[in-house]
Amino acid sequence: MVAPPATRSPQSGATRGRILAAAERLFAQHGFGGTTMRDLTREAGANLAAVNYHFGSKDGLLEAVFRTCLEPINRERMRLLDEAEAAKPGQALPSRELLEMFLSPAVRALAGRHTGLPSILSRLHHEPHPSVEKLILEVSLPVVQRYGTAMQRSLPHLDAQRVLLRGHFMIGAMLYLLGHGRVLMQGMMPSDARALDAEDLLRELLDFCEAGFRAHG
Amino acid sequence: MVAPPATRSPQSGATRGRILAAAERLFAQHGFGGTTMRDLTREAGANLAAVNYHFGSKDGLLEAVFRTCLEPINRERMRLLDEAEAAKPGQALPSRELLEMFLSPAVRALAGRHTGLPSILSRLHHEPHPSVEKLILEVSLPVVQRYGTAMQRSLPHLDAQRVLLRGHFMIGAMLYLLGHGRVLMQGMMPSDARALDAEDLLRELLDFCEAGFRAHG
DNA sequence: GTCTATACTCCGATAGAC
DNA sequence: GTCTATCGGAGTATAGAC
Repeated sequence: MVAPPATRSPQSGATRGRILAAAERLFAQHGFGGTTMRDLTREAGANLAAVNYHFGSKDGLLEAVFRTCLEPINRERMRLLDEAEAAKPGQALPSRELLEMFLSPAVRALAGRHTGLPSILSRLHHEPHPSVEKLILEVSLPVVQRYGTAMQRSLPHLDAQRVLLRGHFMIGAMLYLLGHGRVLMQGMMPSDARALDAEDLLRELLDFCEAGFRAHG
Repeated sequence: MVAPPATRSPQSGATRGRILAAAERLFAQHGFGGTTMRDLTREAGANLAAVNYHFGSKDGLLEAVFRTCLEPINRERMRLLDEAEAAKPGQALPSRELLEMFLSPAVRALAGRHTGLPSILSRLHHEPHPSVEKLILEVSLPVVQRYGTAMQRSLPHLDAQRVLLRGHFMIGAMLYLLGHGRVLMQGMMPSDARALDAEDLLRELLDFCEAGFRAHG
């Protein structure tokens, strides 16, 4: 499959964009398996075969949706770390700050325009889909490694393996918050509980993970 | 559908059992969507229609597999809490002890005979499948509420909402460890890292979550 | 009550006309 | 780039054999 050029052409890329938007919405709402290409293309105002033309397959569409979800978040994580390290060259950054830089771009996506993306992010991280596994490693490994290095400098008493382990506990907690765990939790909340927005959830998650990372193992 | 009785009958329950075992293995290995009923029944040495007869549908089979996975774990959690509360009636139990009673039955399942079950547990918690959502609430809500009450008595400075929130962070970390996160993590480990068994992982998870719960919010 | 053979509907994928 | 037609394979339903 050749990606259509971004330049002029009859309805240049419009169909592709509409399919992507519809997929983002429907995958988040009904899951990947629960969304049929017939429903999806009807919603996008496109022909059934258009998905295969633009994305190669239904899996290819999933990959494209996942990329548009994860890549901006990881770019922002890299940018924040670049800035912070440039501001204090050679110094170890506080673990709280590192955690906030890593977590905030994802958690704040809960409040953004594409509220379905966090749910997709969460689901795909738990699906042993072979192509998605490769994709996650490709997109996230550099970010995880850079934050891992920074975190180890911040908490030098922890060995590298333990930093990675705790990083994954943090990622698990984050993903569950972004995805279905949030829904399940709401079903368990006392009815008089105060509603929590994305900033509240971020602060709570930071408190939990910062303490977890600081634990003396 | 009426569940076949456990008593005598030609090949009493044998087919049902073989299907359940095959599903447990294949769902964990290829995921739910990646497992076809034709492959599954071939592996189980049963006819294609046997799944529908014994479980009503593929979803019904998933629900049965999920139950055989989660219910023993939750029974064990309840038993441990019953015992601990009976041993020290009226007293608040240490948060570390509560966390260990909640987490150990699930994490130790990693080392058990049915090593596919943890992965299924993890995946289903992130799938917005409507019938699974009901199922999780039905099976887990009593456990979550009892541990939540006990945890609040153990950490009285935390309000109920915060206990529930941190409980879900813990569950997210646990599920990610049980499921695909473990696989992804291994792909990121330095090659000279020491191999971690289930007991190691449990201890690490406990250290992280105990500190997270104790954080002063 | 258990299990099988088989038919049915709908899905994702593709070839080829436009 | 888009559409129609069609294919193989998926899950499902049921009639009937044992």
